[in-house]
Amino acid sequence: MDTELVESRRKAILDAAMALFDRQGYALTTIDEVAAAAGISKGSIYNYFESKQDLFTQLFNQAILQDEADVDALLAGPRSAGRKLCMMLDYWYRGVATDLKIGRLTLEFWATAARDTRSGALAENLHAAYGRWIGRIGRIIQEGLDKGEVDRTVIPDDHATLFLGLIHGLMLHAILGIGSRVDERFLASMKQSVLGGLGIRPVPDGRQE
Amino acid sequence: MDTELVESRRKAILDAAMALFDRQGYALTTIDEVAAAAGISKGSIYNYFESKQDLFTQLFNQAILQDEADVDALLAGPRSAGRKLCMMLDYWYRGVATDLKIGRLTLEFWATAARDTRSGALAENLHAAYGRWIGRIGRIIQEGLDKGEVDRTVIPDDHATLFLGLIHGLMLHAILGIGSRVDERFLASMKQSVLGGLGIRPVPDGRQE
Amino acid sequence: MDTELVESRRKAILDAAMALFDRQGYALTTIDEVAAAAGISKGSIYNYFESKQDLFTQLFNQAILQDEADVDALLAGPRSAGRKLCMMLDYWYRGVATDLKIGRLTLEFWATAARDTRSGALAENLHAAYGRWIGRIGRIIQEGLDKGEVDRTVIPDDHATLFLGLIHGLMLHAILGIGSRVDERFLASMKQSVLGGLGIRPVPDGRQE
Amino acid sequence: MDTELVESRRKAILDAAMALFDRQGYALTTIDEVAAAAGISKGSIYNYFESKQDLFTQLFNQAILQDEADVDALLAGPRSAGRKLCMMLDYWYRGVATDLKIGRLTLEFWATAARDTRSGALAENLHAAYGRWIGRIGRIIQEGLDKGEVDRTVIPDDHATLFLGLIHGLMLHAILGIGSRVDERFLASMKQSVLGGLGIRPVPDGRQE
DNA sequence: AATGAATGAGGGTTCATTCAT
DNA sequence: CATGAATGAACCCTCATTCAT
Repeated sequence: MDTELVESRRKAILDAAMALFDRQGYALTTIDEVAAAAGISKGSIYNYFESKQDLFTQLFNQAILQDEADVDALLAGPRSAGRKLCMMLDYWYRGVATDLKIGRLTLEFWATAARDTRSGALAENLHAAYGRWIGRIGRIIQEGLDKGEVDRTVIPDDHATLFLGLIHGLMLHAILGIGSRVDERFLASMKQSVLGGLGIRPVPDGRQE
Repeated sequence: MDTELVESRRKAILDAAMALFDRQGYALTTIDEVAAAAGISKGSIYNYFESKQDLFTQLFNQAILQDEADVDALLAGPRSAGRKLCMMLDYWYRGVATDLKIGRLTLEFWATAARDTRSGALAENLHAAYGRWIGRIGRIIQEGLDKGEVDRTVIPDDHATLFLGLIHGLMLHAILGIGSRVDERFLASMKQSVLGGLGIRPVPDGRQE
Repeated sequence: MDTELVESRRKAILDAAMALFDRQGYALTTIDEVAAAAGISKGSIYNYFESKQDLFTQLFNQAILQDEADVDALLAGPRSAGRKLCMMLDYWYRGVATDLKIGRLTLEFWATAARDTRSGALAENLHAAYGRWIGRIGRIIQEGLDKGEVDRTVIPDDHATLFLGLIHGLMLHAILGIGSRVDERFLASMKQSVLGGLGIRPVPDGRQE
Repeated sequence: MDTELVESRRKAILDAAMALFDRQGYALTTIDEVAAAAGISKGSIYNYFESKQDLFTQLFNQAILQDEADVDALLAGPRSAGRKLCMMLDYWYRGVATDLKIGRLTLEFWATAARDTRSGALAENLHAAYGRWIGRIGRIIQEGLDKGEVDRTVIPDDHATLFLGLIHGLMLHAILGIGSRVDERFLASMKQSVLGGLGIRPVPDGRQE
């Protein structure tokens, strides 16, 4: 089928654009560069994407959905709330540490979304996605509450928002090279802080469920 | 002397630029627009700033220094570590809530700095400033440790980084309109989380020192 | 292939630029004007030339090479040194008289090259080209010396330089409209002067070989 | 009197402009630079000169008149035509060799005059001045003719034009750094060529009158 | 579908000139 | 007259998008 060829081209363009937007930012990346990196002609890009902005938006969607699928798979089994949250921290922390690309591109998404605020596909998708994340985290906290694992005064939705905020803030710091130690000790401090904030006592790694 | 006049013009330009960069982002804001908004001619901008980039950088410096001065004044007196940290949370939370401009502009700084990474005045200033913040917060946590207020296993530098990360993450969320409740309840959850993470027991507001 | 089309466009641009640089000078000619005169859009110019400066330099190279090829063809056969030099005088004198464009453009080259002195492609090309001219003329004088046609005290290289200097000086005068008679009598005086300077006795035109 | 102060300021501006136009060319020199080099404010320039163009023109006039006065003084006494022409060659050759400034500035004049062709004060002044030079040289040749020193077939006006052309061509070469030997041997070749062109036999330097 | 030349609006910056002080 | 900030027209170049082949 031609669909396969079309898809492989689409992917080549998205991959090239991801690398370039990440390295140079959206504004400084030209369609020519994307085309060259994708091994395709400039005009052809417009057979796959309506505009530069559209390419950017689709890139965002792809990245978001990948992350969500990954984490959902990771958290599939039954585990304590604390354990699940720690696994999420691990996922992001290591992801950012090993593949800063996604991080910098994310910052581009944020900056762009902040401009269209509340309009344009980008901002909408971003709100939806982060809403789903807060829901996902909130449900974990609720489970912890139900099992008496979490301090009973905790409000799941608030703390889920705080959790996501911390993740995003640290991702930002990683991108900007601030407080730059990326090591196990810092990861441990991070877990201590998050669990402490929820009234969960930290436990030896991997031993809680 | 004309210093006053010069300063007032400089300020007019900075104010105009702040509003525009905030609303549209750096790349989409033109010097013409800044000039028009500042009520002067385009050419005059270049009597006060060397380039668009220079204008942006000076704007950043001004914003950073203002925040630092404000918080230093706020925390002048002797207070418990927990109290001080809560005051900082209040300062930022309300600041962002009432003046989103600074927030969105900050996101522009971040995105721009991420591109120059580790080069250009912007990135340098940003590193220096955030390094100072982490130092400032770390010292407060150390005080808490010294007084036995903070859990003795806490590593001040790590938790200072986490604290600043949380602040930045929530600022980002505010800018993006995510988890958007800006109210006292959320602020209380925030304090609970931060203090819990440090092993400090929350206390009735304003009653702790 | 499209090479032909590309070349015809390139030529259209070069021709338009030649006319404009000649009439107005380099600094006062805008890319918009060149584009309009060439019947293409402004942006297209940059598909054929890297910059305004590059366009100028290529124009120079083209003009130089054309002149050299013309004269080499002209002087191909065996002739006396005096005859060859007179043919060169004819070539230039009539060329300048009929096509002042090249002359004025040349003055632009000179002025521009004098600024970059000894740097930039323009100055280098100009040095190389004029060096070749002096070599070419010097060789003719040497032939004359070998045949006893030229006064034996003549130093070929010096007199070649003087010959080229005279050509350039008169070209300059033609451009500036000085001593403006462009006629056979002046041409005859010119030959008398040049040949006399070399110790060659003038002969009836076309009768010497 | 204030006239003196005014004149000294005028001169300071002219001197500064001469140096800068010479070094960078007319187009690349800014009024700011001239003002700074003259130790005066930018606005003040316009109290002494109507415009940048006017400043340039006056500079030209000053330079031209100086040259003419110098040479007239030099040639005052009674001497043979050949001797006088050699003295003029000496004057220019050494002048250009020791003070290239004037040379490069002259090239600027030429290029600018070629643009205004036949209009504007600059072109007019240039025509007048070079007309006077040709007249001056032509008269010397006529004297040589009258005394039987010069070949009787020589047409004074034509050869005066050729003489000036040679001077200008060599000045141009000096500016452009072409055929760059600036020494006594070349000067001798030059005299040989010029005198030979007029049918005057070269004589031991300084021994002819 | 693919190509890549053509398009042209738009942006940052410069600089001669003016003018209020 | 001196000053230097203000002005704004003008210019080179970029680049997303179109379209003929």
